[in-house]
Amino acid sequence: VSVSATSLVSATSVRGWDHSVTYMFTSTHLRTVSMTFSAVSPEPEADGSVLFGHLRGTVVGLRYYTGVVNRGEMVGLVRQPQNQHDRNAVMVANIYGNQVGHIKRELAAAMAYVMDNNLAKVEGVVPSGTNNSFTMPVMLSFWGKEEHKATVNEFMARRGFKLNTSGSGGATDLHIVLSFQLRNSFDNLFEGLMESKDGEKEAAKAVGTPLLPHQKQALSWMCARENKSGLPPFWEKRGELYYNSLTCFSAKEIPERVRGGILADDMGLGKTLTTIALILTNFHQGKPLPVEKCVSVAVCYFFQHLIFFTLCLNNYSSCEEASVFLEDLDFAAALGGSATDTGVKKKKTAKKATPTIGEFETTLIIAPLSVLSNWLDQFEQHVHPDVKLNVYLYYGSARNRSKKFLSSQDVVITTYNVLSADFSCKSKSPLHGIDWLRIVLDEGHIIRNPNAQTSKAVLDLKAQRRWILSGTPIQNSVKDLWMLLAFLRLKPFDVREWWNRVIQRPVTLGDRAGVQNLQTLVKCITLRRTKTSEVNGRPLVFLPEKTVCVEQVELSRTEREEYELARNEGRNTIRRYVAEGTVLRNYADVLAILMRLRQHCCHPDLLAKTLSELGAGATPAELRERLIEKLRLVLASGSDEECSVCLDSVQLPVITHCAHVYCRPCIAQVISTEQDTARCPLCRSEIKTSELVEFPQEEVEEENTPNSEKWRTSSKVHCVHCRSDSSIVIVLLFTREHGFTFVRLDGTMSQKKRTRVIQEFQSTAADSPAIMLLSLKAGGVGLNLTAASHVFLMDPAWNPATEEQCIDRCHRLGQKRKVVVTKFIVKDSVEEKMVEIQRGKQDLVEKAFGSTNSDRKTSRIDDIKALMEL
DNA sequence: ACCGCCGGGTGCC
DNA sequence: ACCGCCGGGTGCC
Repeated sequence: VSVSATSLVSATSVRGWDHSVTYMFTSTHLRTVSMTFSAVSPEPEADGSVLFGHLRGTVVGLRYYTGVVNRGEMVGLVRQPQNQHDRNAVMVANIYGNQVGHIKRELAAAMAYVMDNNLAKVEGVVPSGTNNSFTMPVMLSFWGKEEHKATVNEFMARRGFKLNTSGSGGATDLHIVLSFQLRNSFDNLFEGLMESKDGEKEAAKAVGTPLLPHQKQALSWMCARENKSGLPPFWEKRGELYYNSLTCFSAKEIPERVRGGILADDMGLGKTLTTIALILTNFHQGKPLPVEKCVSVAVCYFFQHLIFFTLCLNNYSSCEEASVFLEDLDFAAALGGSATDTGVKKKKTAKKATPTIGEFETTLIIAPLSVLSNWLDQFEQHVHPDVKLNVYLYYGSARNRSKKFLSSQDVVITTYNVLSADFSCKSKSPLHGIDWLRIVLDEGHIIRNPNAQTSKAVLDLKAQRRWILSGTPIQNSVKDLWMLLAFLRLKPFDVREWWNRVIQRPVTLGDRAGVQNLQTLVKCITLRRTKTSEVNGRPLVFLPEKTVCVEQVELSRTEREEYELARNEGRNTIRRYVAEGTVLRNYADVLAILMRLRQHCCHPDLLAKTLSELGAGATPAELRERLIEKLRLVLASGSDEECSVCLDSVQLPVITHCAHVYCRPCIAQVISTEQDTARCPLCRSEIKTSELVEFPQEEVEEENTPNSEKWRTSSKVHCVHCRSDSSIVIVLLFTREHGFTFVRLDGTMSQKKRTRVIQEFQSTAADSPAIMLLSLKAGGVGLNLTAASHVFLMDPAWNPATEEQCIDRCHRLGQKRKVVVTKFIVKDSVEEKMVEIQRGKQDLVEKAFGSTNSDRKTSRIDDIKALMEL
C-alpha cells in the first residue's frame, strides 16, 4: 500500500461510534464472490489476484497514534522495515494515511516475510473499529498469484496462523463488511440519481455565441461542480463527522471535493464552446471573468498602456484620458454581465496590487496537436468580438516560458507533447510551477495509461479545478478510468491501491456492488449526453433524419460458384482446426479464410491478389512482406482489433511470426518477462523481439493505381452504381475506383495526408470530390464528413459500434441534409452471419465488464464456428 | 517457598 | 487493559 502523502485530516475521537445497522444479508453474497475467484485464471496484474484466505489478527498500540477507524473500515497494511524496534513491523493506516497502530509482533513477523517477498498483498478490514484505546481485531485477507497460494498458506500455518480458505464461517466479519457496502451503495445510487443536472445557466455576455439549451445545462452543471461545496460521492454527514460509506472511513473535516469532472458529451454537442463559456462565466466567487473591452486593435493597445500608467502612477489624472477610462469601464462592466463586475479596473487592481500575482487566475488547456487550431478558431469565433481575452498558445520552440507572463494570461493552450517535454526537465517546466485556476484536458482519454510520461506530466500540475473533455472516456475498460480519477484527485481513488481494492477488483470479479459503486462514482462526476439524448421530450440538437436500409445483394451465377468453392474449402480447413483444438494457433489462417470469403462478397478481383500472395516462397523478405500483408488485413478487417495482452484496441501494432497482432509495448513486455522462451499468448509458439514486424511507416503512399482497363464490376459494386448522386461516403474494406472524382482515406495514411483529403472532400468548390472511399477503421472519432449525405457500408463490420461511428461522421452537428445509410449484405453468405453475430454482440457489451481473457477467446472461437456454419 | 497467591505497575512496533 | 505479563511481597491450617 502506498499511503497517500496528503494527510488532510487528523481524525480525533470517534471511538465507540456506533452504527445502527441491521445486517440483513446472508452469506450468499460472499459465497458468490469467493466462487468467482476460483473461476478466474491467474493474471499477472494485481487486480487479477486470487484470494488465498482470511486471517484474524490484532492491531496494537492504538493509543500512540491519532488515526481512528470505524467499524467495518478498510485499512492499509504498510511494511516498516526501518522501524527501530522491529524490522518486521507492519503499520496499520486508514485511508488518509494516518497511522492507526501496528500488527502484533509475531503475526507481523510472518506477514513481513510474505509481503517483502511479494508472495501476497495483504488487505485489512477492522470489523469492530476502535472500541478501546489499546488493541482491536483486524480481518486480513491475503491476495496474490495462484502459484504462491500454497507457499503462503503453508508458511503462515507453520508460524501458527492458519488462513481460512473456506469462504464461509470465519469470514463472517468480512461478509458483514461486504454487505454493509452493498447496502450503502444502494442508498447512494439513489442520491446520485437525485442530483439534478438539468438547471440552465446563461453565459457571461463576453460569450459571443448564444448557447443551445443543453449547453446552458452543461454550463450550469460545470459551474456548480466548480463552486458548490457539496460532498463527494460516497460521503455523508453523520453527526459531527463526515463518513465514507465505501471505505467506512470518517473524518472531522469536510472531505475535499473534486472541483471539476468529466464532460463526456458526444462529439458535436459543443464541448469546446461550453468550456469557453465556463472560462468566461465562472471566475472567482462564481463571477464572470473580468475582461478588457477592445473596439479595435489600436484602441486596445492604447488602452492597455493607459491602464498600466494609471496603476503605476496611482495619482494619474488627466481629464481627457480619464473620461475614456470611465467609458470603457462601463462598457466592460456591461460585457461582464452585471454592474458589479467591474471589468478592467477590478481585474488589474487585483493582479497588480495583491502579492498573489498570477495565482489561480489562468486556465490551462491541454489538447492533442491536431485540435490546437480548433481551439484557437473557437475562441476567435465564440468570444464576443469586443472583448479582449488573453489567450496564449504555448507551443513551438519560441514559446514564452516566463511563469509571470503565462500566469498573467486568461488562457494558456498547449499540447500533451509540449507538456510532457517540459516535464522531462521538471525543475524548468513553467507549466508545473504555476498554480492554475483550472486545467482542461481535451480528449482527456489520452492520459489513460498511467505509465505514460504524458500522464505523469499531467498529474503533476497544480490547479484548483480540473476538467476532462472526452467523447469516449471509458470506451475500453474500467482500467481506463483510474487515471482520470487520479487526475481529478477523487479521493481515495487517486491512490491506486484503494481504487483496485474498492472498485477495480470487485468489478473485474463481476461483483454487483462493485459495478454499482462504479456507476455511482461515474455518474457523480460525469455529464454525458449523446446527440440522441432528449431534454423535456425534445432532442438536444437538431439533426436531419437518418435512415438505414439494408440492401440484399444477390451474387451472380459465377460469383456464387466461386464463393461456394472457397467456402467449402475454408470450412474443411477450419473444421479440422476445431477438431484439433488449434483454432487460435492457426488464427491468422482462419482470418485469411474469412477475409477471402468477405472479399468474394465484395468483388472477385480482390481475391486474385491475396491468393497469389499466399503462395509458397520463404525468403525472409518475402515472409516479411506476407506478414505485413496479413497485418494489413487484420487491421482492416476490424476482426482482431484488440490486443490479447491488454485487451485494448491495438496501439502501435506489430505482428508475430505466428501472425498474431499485439501492441508493441504489450508483447515486448511479455517477451521480457518470460525471458528465455517467450511464447505467443495466443498460440504458444515461440516468439522473439527481433521477429516482430511493424507496419512500414509511410507505405508507397502515392498512386498505386491499378489497371482500370482490367476492371470488371461485381454485383455489389453494381448496386452502388445505381444509386450514386450527391456527395457520398463509401465505407469499405477494399478500395477501388471507377468513374467518379473521389478521395480515399484509410488507416495507412499519414496525419498530414488525411487532413488534406478531408479538406478536399469537405470543400464546397465545384470540382471537389463527390465520393470518399473511407476504410472502416480510418481516422479518429473527430472526423467530420458532413459534406456527405449518403453512406454506403460495403462490408459489415464485426463491431456494430464501428459502423455507428462511421455513420456518425456524417450524421453529426452541421449536417444539413437527410442522411441515407445503405448497408450492402450479400444474401446467403458469411456477411449475413456476421450481421447475426453483431446482434448478439450488442448484449455482450453490457456483460463485458466481467468478462475475462479466456471468455473472449472462447467467444472468438464460437464466432468463427458460427460464421462457417460449423 | 527452587512453589502459588495476591495486588501494584505496567503496556506496540 | 473489566486483559495478560512481570516481578516483588508474602506465606499453613
